[in-house]
Amino acid sequence: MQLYKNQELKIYNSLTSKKEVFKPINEGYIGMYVCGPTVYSNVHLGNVRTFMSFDMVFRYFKHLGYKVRYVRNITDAGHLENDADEGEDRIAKKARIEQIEPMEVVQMYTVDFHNTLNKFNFLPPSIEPTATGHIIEQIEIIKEILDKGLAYEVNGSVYFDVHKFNKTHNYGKLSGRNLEDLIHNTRTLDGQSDKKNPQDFALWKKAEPQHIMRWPSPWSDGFPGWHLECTAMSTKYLGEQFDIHGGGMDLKFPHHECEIAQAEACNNQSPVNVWMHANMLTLNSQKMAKSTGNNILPNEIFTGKNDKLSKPFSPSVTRFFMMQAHYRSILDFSSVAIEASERGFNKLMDAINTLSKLEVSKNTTNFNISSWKQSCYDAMNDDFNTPILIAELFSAVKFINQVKDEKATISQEDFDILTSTLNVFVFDVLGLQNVSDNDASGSNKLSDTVELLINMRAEARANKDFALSDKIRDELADIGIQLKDGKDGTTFTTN
RNA sequence: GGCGUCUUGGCCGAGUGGCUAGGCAGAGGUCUGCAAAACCUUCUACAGCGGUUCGAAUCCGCUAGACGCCUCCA
Repeated sequence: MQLYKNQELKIYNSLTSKKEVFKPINEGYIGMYVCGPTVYSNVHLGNVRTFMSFDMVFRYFKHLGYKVRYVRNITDAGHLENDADEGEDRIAKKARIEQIEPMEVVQMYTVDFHNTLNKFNFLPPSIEPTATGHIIEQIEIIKEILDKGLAYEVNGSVYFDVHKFNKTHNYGKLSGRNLEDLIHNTRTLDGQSDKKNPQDFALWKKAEPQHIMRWPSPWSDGFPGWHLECTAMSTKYLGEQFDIHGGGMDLKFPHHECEIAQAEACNNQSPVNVWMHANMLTLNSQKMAKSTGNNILPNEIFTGKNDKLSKPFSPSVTRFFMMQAHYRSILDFSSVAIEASERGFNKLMDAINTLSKLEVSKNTTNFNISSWKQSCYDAMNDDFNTPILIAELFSAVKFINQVKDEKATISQEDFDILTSTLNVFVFDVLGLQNVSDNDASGSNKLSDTVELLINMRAEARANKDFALSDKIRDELADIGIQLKDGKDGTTFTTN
């Protein structure tokens, strides 16, 4: 189904600071590159938010019927701690500290990254290339840039000549900076003696003797500069020009700016049509960061083991919490905020579970299904506005409850549209998971047992033996099983 | 210091030059043996000051505050 032919999608382009109607280079196909994690520690919830934003984007593209090649890299080398001469590879540093092999660090945190994203129900990208797997490609790009005269070699290291590049190109067009300002305002850092100018950045760094991650190159045994890997891998898998490049807001400058410079230096054309930047997740209204310790780990969310949390929260609740904010807005994490989301999430899931049990009528009252459906698309078409989409979903929730209470009716045709549309947006696009599905699949013995107790309690209530019925109810509650008395009998939830 | 973003009701969080965001909480109600849950209804708003306009929370300017980037960062 090529839904994209009927839906006009607008995306905010960081390059132009405007929402633009999205037109892929090749109709029906999308090339999308997203900067992945540096695998030197566990991903925190802030990292997860960025990747989740693009997971949602990927999901919506797929739903619209596009064939998407989604490339998300793993940075497993070449990521300088700083740009100074004694710059050290982050992975290598961690390996030395823990006395293990660099690849061991990479393996450990790559596995953790995948496990974490799986828990959050991420779709895997089409290609997940690693920096160390593309050293040759990176060396080739450096050669190309040297040939063009836009880089220079000093003591076995190669630097990009930003000043020279800027004479024929526009360095700073993505982040709205100009070179003059940068020259006057760059903070002074130690040990930049090799560079002609502080704005220059490393393409290749010569490895010091103690440096354990190194590769041979025409210039030295060393390692590639951080910005280079993304240029190498995006070019290799998506071409010299592709549709979408995404990443966290904090990568806009200098990382993405440098990517543009490298690609333009090589190919003389702007590599990316639409730049998308996902905003930060904050904690205590400050950016989550590995370095400062101001962060929270996914596992701490799932277990509740963090003094900032009042209780555990499921991956889907966390996902719902994030989807309630627009991807370009800063979102502040707090226990109170996610608790509120959890209640809303449960309400949504309850309604979806109710839906399948509704009785259909001859016609539909109180609700215009087809215009509601288009409203859902309109929300997503407006730069992936998931908060608006969720608001639309809740108007369907309200309607479902009205039908349940026999205050409205729904026709078979509308019932089918409502069901399929809800499934599309809740599960396919937002990527949420229905908790009751898990219960049903895994714990039949539990539910049979509780059913037994529910029946016993019903008998006791019928006999007006309220002491016994309340005992059953309260003691189940102590175990964490809550009984819910409804019109059509008693159901239960676990927590 | 430079560049940029943001400031919405008790909380979270959308959006728009005139028309209901939504969720949570609060209040009232329905249901119930009682409760819980669920559902229904409902109140509180656009940082401050000026300007543009028939009309601005929405556009412009100033002020205050917060945050991000400028160094590794999702």
